[in-house]
Amino acid sequence: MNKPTAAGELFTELVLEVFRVNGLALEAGDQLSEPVGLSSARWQVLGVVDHEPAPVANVARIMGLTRQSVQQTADALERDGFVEYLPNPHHRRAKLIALTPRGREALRKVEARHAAWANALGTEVDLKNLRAAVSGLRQVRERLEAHASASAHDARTGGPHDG
Amino acid sequence: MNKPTAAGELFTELVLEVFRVNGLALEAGDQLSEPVGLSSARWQVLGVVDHEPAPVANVARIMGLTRQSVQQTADALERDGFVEYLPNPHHRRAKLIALTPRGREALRKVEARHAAWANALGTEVDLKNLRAAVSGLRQVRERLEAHASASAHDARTGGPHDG
DNA sequence: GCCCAATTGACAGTAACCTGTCATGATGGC
DNA sequence: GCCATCATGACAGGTTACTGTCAATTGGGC
Repeated sequence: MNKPTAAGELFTELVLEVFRVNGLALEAGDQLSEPVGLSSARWQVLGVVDHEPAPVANVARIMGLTRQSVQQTADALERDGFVEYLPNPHHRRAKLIALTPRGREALRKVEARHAAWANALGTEVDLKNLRAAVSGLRQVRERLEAHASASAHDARTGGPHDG
Repeated sequence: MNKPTAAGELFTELVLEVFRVNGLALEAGDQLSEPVGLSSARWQVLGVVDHEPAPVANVARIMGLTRQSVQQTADALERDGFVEYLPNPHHRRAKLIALTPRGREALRKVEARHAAWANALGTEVDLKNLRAAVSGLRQVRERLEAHASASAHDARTGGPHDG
């Protein structure tokens, strides 16, 4: 029959809450980065190559996105002068994404604005609740990841259906 | 100076965890709805008009999206025969999105699959942790919403900056 | 050294969101 | 009733993600 149980409904409620917070956080990220000419996506790429220059595919793996998405963002960042492609001594084709002075300055400004934002929000939420939310979410993520890889395995092997 | 505090870092960590869970939940939603020819976005629209037929702008408000996004999804759903546009007795231009028999059947199947999924996941996470995560997230969302509307107000009035 | 598989960047196309703009339709002040 | 205003659908265009495909490059097996 597959009627929702109490735990199932609570789980669904958590997911809906995650959707809302996700949207609000993205919006906040865009507002934090907009004044320096960035966006959430661009900011994240700059953050990855801040530590050390890296090729597109490398950045994509770190961010959990496809090469193609990161390529598009990186090309846009190059057009706007935030990054430049440096020759890669280890790979002729896979050029390195590197921050320009302008990119580094923009990143520093966004990080300062982000810190101020997170600090302000952090003080407005009870620390105990914050910790509980983080550890609860972590547990949920682990279960979701397990389910996702199980589904992927089923898809490969023709495993369990629920048709 | 704007250096991250402990609470600020914890808050940032929560947001990153939310991003990951959001991605996994969307992926799961697509997998739940894909077998009947739907996607997360389409499923959500069907869910709204299941209760009663409604015009595009109405659905958009309920979902927290723009009219234009919902219009695109609804047009696609109509092309694929999941919904039809009914004349609206109260408004000549704003036709009503209504489920077709095919749409209703697809929605029922997705809902059954969703319930099975949520029930299974719900039993795998400690109930106490689940509740803590939901209430913690709710509190965070409220603070984010307050900040967001404050920023919007600042933008309108030329209020506080932090440059 | 040579070939095959994997990796990489490039390019085309799609999905789902967004903003901006416009004409049509509804609504309330007068 | 008339007109300004607002709501609505439609259309154009942009962002950020995706999949699929291709040639160039790299690197391992032989």
